[in-house]
Amino acid sequence: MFLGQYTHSIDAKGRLTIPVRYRAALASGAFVTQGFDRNLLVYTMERFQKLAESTTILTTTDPEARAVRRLIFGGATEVQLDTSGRILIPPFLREYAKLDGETTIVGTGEYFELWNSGAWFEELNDVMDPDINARRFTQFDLSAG
Amino acid sequence: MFLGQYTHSIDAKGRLTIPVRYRAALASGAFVTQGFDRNLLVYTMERFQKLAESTTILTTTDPEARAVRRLIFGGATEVQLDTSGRILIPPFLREYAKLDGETTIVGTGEYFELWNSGAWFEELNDVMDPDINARRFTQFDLSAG
DNA sequence: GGGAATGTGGGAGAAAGTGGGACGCCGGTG
DNA sequence: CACCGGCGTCCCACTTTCTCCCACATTCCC
Repeated sequence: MFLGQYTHSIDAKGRLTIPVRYRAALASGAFVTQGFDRNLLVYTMERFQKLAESTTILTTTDPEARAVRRLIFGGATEVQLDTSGRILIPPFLREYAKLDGETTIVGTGEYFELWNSGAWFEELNDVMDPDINARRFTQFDLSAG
Repeated sequence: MFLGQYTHSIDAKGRLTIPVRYRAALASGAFVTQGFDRNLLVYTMERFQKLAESTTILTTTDPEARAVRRLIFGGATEVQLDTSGRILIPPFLREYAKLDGETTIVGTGEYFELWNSGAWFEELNDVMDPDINARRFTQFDLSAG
């Protein structure tokens, strides 16, 4: 399970060091996809395959379904850890999430997110607001968890 | 599985370099057909045969079904990788998708799409809209992954 | 404080992508 | 029937990018 936050830098070649605690889970391969919030999501091989299988219901004659395919598959890439525990993020994904230099890695359970550190700081103000969080917990009935 | 996005150029002879990650899947032959969005679709041999079989359910009395047949089969061409990993795209397909110079290759799982790069940029605005996508994921019940 | 582990940067060689010349096939034409 | 032009294929060469490898700085832990 992916937990915690880390700030690592992306170098000039587009490489990002993965925190040691995450590496074992990605040893057999990982997938990077576009998130909804101008961030990137990193899935394990197993987790991404589940997502891919669920798209078999999508017909190619529905324009909306084609858009979903483009998002899921066109926005995804398989990556491998190099000998230093880094992954290489392709240019189009770096641009989408504006990753250059400081990058924040946020564990969210089954996957983890990559944020431009500045953008993550903005998001934090929202994530950490006690009032908003109280409402969220109520909404999703997590209070007992 | 075809993933990611690439921008390659079509040369004066109408040749397009296929990304290395895609080549193995096309080694035994590939089919190029017209897509629904002024783009081209590239299928593996196996995948195209499945597609061909699935069209047998299409009745010949329905004008719409006949139009779909024409699109799929009338525009279909078998292509081969040359020694540099390129395919030669026939002139009428190049014209249909307005492929000249910059071409964007978009992986969509079982097949991939070829777009005029300018046209793809337009499409991106739609594909990447976070609000619209949230609705799409809900619509197709993909949120659970 | 010493040593190992972690994160960062860069260089050399290999591979990918691009462009163009040369040849042969196949059509039309005189 | 010979010639010619268009087109596709093969081959080679060049440039750019990627990948692998190594070295170093910093942090963590004993």
